[in-house]
Amino acid sequence: MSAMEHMVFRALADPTRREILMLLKQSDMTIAEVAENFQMTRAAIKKHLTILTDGGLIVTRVEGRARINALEPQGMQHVFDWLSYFDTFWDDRLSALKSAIEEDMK
Amino acid sequence: MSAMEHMVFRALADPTRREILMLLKQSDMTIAEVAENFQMTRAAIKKHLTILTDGGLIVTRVEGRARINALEPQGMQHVFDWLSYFDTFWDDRLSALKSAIEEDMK
DNA sequence: TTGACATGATACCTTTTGGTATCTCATTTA
DNA sequence: TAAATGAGATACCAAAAGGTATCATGTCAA
Repeated sequence: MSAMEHMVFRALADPTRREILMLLKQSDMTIAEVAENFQMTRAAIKKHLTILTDGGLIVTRVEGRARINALEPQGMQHVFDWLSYFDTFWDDRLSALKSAIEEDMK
Repeated sequence: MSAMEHMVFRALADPTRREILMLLKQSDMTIAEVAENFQMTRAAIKKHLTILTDGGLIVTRVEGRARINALEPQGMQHVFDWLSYFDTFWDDRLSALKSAIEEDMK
């Protein structure tokens, strides 16, 4: 049970953080821009962004005094790795995908 | 943001609960059997099992005085539903899966 | 340089969470 | 029936989580 695994599941546990990820999928944003979408202080949003960063789900780049937050494309890897243990039980979606790929390869 | 979505992500947030799921993948178990695998009281395990049930990840069937816990095959559906919003960021996972399948088919 | 602005950091508070201890209930089985 | 066993329920506690308020820091622009 890796530390990263723990951090990413923790990061996904909060509804606000999942919503932030959805927002960042649309476009990269500064903290202030993210905060505009919620009824809480910028400081609270900053905490959520830190946890998302710790979980490897987002990355931040600096442009002058702005810190721009963006999705980390590989961030979900630990989630997928863990979920893959349950392929035979739960992974209907991936199973379907797998079938489709096998079909493609014929 | 559905309630079930919240419950399932909450259920997955704890390392003990994720480990319980791994155990139950091997075989169905009573609470006492699950508890044997951890350094905590049966009551604590019971709480985790309740949260897993609330998240729709496991189901319990009664046999006499025993309550047998088992994985709920459809349990991860809400997780996959949510993750599907990030399809465009999934390329890596897809590639890995494709490689694995190709390996399998050799 | 000075003021405005975007962010970072810390202290503090309240609620939730993970855990134990303990008691009760239901079901076996001697 | 009596005793042992498996599990549920509740009260309680410490730690973690989510939030606010406040102050400090770095950067832009006049």
